[in-house]
Amino acid sequence: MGRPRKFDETRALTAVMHTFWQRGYEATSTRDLAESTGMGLSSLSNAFGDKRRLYLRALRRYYETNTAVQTELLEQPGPVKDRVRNLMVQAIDIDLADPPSSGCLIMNASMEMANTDPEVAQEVRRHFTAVEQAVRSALAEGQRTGEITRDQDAATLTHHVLSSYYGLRVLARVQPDRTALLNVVETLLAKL
Amino acid sequence: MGRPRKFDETRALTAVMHTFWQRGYEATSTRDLAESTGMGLSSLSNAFGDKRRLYLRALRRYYETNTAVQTELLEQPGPVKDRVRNLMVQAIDIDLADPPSSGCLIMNASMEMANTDPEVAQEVRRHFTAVEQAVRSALAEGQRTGEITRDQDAATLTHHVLSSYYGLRVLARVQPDRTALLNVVETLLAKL
DNA sequence: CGGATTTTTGCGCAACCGATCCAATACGGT
DNA sequence: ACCGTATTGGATCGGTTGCGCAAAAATCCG
Repeated sequence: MGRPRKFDETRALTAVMHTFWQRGYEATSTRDLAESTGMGLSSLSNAFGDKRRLYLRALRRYYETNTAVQTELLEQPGPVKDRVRNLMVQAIDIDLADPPSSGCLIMNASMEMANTDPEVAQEVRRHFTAVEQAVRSALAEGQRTGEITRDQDAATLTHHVLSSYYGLRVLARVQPDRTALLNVVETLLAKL
Repeated sequence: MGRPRKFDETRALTAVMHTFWQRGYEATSTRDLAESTGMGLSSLSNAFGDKRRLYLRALRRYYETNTAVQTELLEQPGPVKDRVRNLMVQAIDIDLADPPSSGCLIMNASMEMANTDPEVAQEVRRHFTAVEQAVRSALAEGQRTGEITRDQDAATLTHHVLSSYYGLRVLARVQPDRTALLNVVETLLAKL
């Protein structure tokens, strides 16, 4: 059955994810990936394929971990507005962390690659639709209980929340003003 | 006075801007820039400096043209909500154009470079603060005339609009659904 | 017309890129 | 113990990268 692997597959993928996350796709060399995983070049390509395939695996890994955290926050019990607040505050915490993070890997990927690489675009969409569905079902639940306004239907309200959410993360990259960002969250919630 | 230049400086910078816009910084080679401008490699570096300096000039060029269009839209006469709508609809038109555009160069730059290159970060901030100031003075004017709600102060309202605006452009890259995006705009305006 | 100055042109360099090849290695099965 | 098999480390491939050098070309000035 061959020589046993010296590395843990998910651990390696996590390292790869963080490297791509921090530097982006083009700025990351295969040697960077070898160094961050502690693996050799041939072990990497033997286990996961070429650089692009490795990037797709990293995006999938992000989806399975970080995206999952976001959707789970929206599925918690309790007031819907609290869940949305938790989602956005958690994003602020990540984006303003010290040492400074690189925002959201999927947003970075959508800017750098999604318009040129269809497979990346598909992987990016996987994340966006997952978050969208979680937001929508949370808002719909809030509308049933009367906590959320019924001025607009759930779909429209969802897009409204999503635009504020992703825009918040754009602003966080440029103006790391925590109180201002928290203000955005409360302003949004007050109008739901 | 030396040999006369064969190229138009702003025309060359515009070509450089479009190339960086389309492919991003890392994925653009100096040869790509030479081809898109019709200039030689040494002419480029002689006139503008190295690749990174050229990128900064391209960002500045974007600021002077595309950013200016956005701020001017907000300084037009007439109802403030119409101006904000024009701003956002114009962004939707750009992001959903055919052939598909690459969104907003400054947003791309902020994702790819702003967290590693301080000079790029500064150039990016120049754009964001210009748009922010234009939005703020428009909203403040609307609050004076009573067109815009006074539930929140102008600064808070500005950040709210900005987050929706930039989030809209993120969504536009992933889900090019024009009616959904227009819905976001109207939902936002209805709550101002 | 010739010297000074600036741009253009063409070529080349050292470094790096992604990807692959190959021998050495470490296991399970027989 | 031996063989098949999968992984490992290291070397290396052709190609591309950003950048620079030197000579030619085109203008102005005296």
